[in-house]
Amino acid sequence: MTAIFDFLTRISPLSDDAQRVLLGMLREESLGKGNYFALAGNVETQYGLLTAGVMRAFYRNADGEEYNKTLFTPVSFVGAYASLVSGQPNQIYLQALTDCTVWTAPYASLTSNYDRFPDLERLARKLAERYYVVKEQRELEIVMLDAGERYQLFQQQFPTLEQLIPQYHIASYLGITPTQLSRIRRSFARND
Amino acid sequence: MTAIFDFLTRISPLSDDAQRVLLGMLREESLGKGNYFALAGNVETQYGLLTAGVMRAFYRNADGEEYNKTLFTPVSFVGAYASLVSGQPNQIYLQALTDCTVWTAPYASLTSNYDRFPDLERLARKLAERYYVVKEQRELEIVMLDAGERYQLFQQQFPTLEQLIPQYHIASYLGITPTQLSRIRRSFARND
DNA sequence: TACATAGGTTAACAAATGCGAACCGGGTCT
DNA sequence: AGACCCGGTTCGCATTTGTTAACCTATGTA
Repeated sequence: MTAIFDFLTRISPLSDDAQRVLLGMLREESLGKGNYFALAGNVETQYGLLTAGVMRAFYRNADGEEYNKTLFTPVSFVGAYASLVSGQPNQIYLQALTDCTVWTAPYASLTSNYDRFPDLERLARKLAERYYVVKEQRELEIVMLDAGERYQLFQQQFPTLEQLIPQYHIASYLGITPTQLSRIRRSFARND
Repeated sequence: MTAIFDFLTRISPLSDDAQRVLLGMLREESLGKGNYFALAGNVETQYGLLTAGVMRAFYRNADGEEYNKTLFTPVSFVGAYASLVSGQPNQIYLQALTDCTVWTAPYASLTSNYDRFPDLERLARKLAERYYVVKEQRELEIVMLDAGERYQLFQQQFPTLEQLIPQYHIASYLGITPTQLSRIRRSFARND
């Protein structure tokens, strides 16, 4: 719980009043391994803060092919962010890869307090800006790095995850097949 | 000029006061074809609104390989956005592909008015959220679509650009070589 | 114990794309 | 006209990655 406000106020300071209001919105939820926090097709209304476990955000196309857009470890915002801010139907599935704890709140409760608490809207602004910066960085990595380099970057960014989740989820995060990831791992095992 | 405020207030309404302040910051600039609006390495301070011409945002790695991250047509925000909001050194070049008109302002002048004008900060929030949504969409397109599909999408999104800028800029935007784009164009010319 | 299942690796082949070089047509400059 | 140059196309070949299928191991279950 304090971890959440540590996480938030490190992004942007919040008045005690704003913190109280925010606290009033949040509800603790357990999300069992394999269960979904958001589904494609819906207009999502809930956002959350992951405090324990691992989740993935993934896209699935008409042929059923999946792409793991993001992997989440605590403390992270989780939610169908694009759908929440745009009001458009959600395209992204959010799924627990291990048993998870998520503090959730209705997104509308957040936005409806922007007028009363400018510091809350400031937090939302800074958060959106950070989201953008992270996405831009990810775009550059996808386009400019080859799969082996992306794999090494993944290992740096998520040192614990490689043992925690199946290889095929990592492969999907890297934008390659499990076959190709296996080849990459073998080539590194030989040379390093 | 009115086009700018049309563009802005369509994103989020602005009070007359806020519009006046914003207007006071903006300065019209001509940017000749080939010239740069932002360079990698600097911490950028200026943002801009493109009102005429075509620009590109591109990344260049250590080997000199380039990737056209974004193509801009009027009216668009242009600026080293990630650098501006994060304060980190800029990674992205911004270059005029045709003669351009850009209305520029110091980013700090904008942020320093957020306290006085919450509607300005709201605009900034909504803008950041939109930026994120667009970037997420682009990420999905890059990962889930093959180069031919991305080319068709480009044609839909920028119906005029194919005649206006060289093919190799389009290829770079699509993440492929001019050679491959040429093959794709030929294959479409045969079958459609 | 025997069986089934899931995840990971490997092999053989196919498809997509990059790379280097050649070629070509339309401008432009002298 | 002649000599460039730039951008686009094309060719042949190499590389990367996907696809399909087989196989192996660990784990769970009847």
